[in-house]
Amino acid sequence: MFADLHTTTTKSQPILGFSPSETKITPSEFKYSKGTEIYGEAEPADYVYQVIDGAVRSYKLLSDGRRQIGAFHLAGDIFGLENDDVHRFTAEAIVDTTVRLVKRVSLEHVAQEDLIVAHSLLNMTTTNLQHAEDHMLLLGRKTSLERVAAFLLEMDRRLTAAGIMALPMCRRDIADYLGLTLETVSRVLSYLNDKKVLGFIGQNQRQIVLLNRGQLAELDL
Amino acid sequence: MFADLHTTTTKSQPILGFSPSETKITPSEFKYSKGTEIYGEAEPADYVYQVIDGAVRSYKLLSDGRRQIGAFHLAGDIFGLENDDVHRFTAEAIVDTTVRLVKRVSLEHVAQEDLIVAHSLLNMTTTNLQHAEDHMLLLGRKTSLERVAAFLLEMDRRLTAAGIMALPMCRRDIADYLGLTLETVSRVLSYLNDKKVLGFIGQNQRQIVLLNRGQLAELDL
DNA sequence: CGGTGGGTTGAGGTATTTCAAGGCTCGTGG
DNA sequence: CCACGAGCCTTGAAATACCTCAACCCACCG
Repeated sequence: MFADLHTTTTKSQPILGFSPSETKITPSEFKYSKGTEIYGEAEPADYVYQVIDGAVRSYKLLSDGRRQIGAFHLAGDIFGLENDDVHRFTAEAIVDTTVRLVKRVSLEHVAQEDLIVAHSLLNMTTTNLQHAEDHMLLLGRKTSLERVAAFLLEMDRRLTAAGIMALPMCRRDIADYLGLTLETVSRVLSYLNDKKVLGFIGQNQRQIVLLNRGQLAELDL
Repeated sequence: MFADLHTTTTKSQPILGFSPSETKITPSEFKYSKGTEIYGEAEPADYVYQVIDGAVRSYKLLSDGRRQIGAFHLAGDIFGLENDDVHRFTAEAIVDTTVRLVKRVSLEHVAQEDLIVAHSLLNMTTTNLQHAEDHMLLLGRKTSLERVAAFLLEMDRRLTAAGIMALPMCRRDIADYLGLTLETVSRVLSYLNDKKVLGFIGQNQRQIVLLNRGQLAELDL
């Protein structure tokens, strides 16, 4: 799978919030260029990943091409962690992305001996579960306006720097995350722009500044 | 919370697939009558539950009453397991239901010492996560027909006895699970009945026999 | 420069919801 | 024992939120 990739093994660095100095875990770094698949659904889950820089989308496909993005992974996020032997999503780099990765088996080895690590695996899985549970409510019961508002607040929380949110993903990605079409997402964003709830900066429409978080939050009850 | 309930403490019986004979875990049994709340969203998670007999729905509410059911818990299922201190769903008995319950702290105590138990907690959480991930795809991207088909196959797998599926939940519950209205669910079931994909038995429309699983499965790609 | 990959916007279509009526079953009380 | 109401389910007709199809614009890049 990684045969054609540069294997730039780096010095040991913390992953998962614990120092692996005395363990056998030696993370490596990889780079995936925009649009590249990191792993596919149902492929063996040999590695666990952490985003160093960039952004990743995890999604499932139906046979006719309909796509549901389950999560976006941004700088710092860990993804690809499966308790099972296979990945349940396809993961793709949204932009040029650097990841750190460790062998899953070595991680499990450590977890077998270290209760702290085992606990942190459970914690990560629970965090993922919690996100999925909230997302079920969004997908099952919220309007397009509420979905986009929730998305903006989530991204605001996760990647806003200096008041500006620079979205790495395109409208189609947002739509497939929210269970909408890209046109609907675009229309809602235009609507929120008209209402001065947000503003676009620059020319590519991916830099957004939230002008009225409170108004968005009211849509998120 | 349980002050008004009969505390029929029973002899120790296996929960979570391990025998607690040498641990301090002593499960008790409770009965909840139809429609009763077992715990509420954001309440402290003091107990973990297992359905002995009956059925339970776990759901989230929006402020205006829209409801999303995240899961149905049937005989044998464990629910209410939170890594956090609070429940993230409200749980209600769909029909008269008997549950076994154990104190969450005692379970965590055991997990602290026993790696097998710790691992089984992770496994359960992963199972829940997997279900939620599949359900996101259903809620975000499937048609009403595909949703009902998936629901029928899930229930067929989980509770069919002697070829007959006796649904404990009403149309509204199914609708709130599938992100539809009860009318749409009813229409799709009528449609599948007309097409001889399923048949209703008896008079209350809750006993269903699947006549053509293959045709349903084709809708589930 | 021409093409490609976003993004926006309009017009029309449709799957699902909403609103409404009616039927059936079952438990309860007169 | 039967009438009655409540709960649940179905079905029809109308409304609508969102999707589909299409045109157009703009930035970027070879």
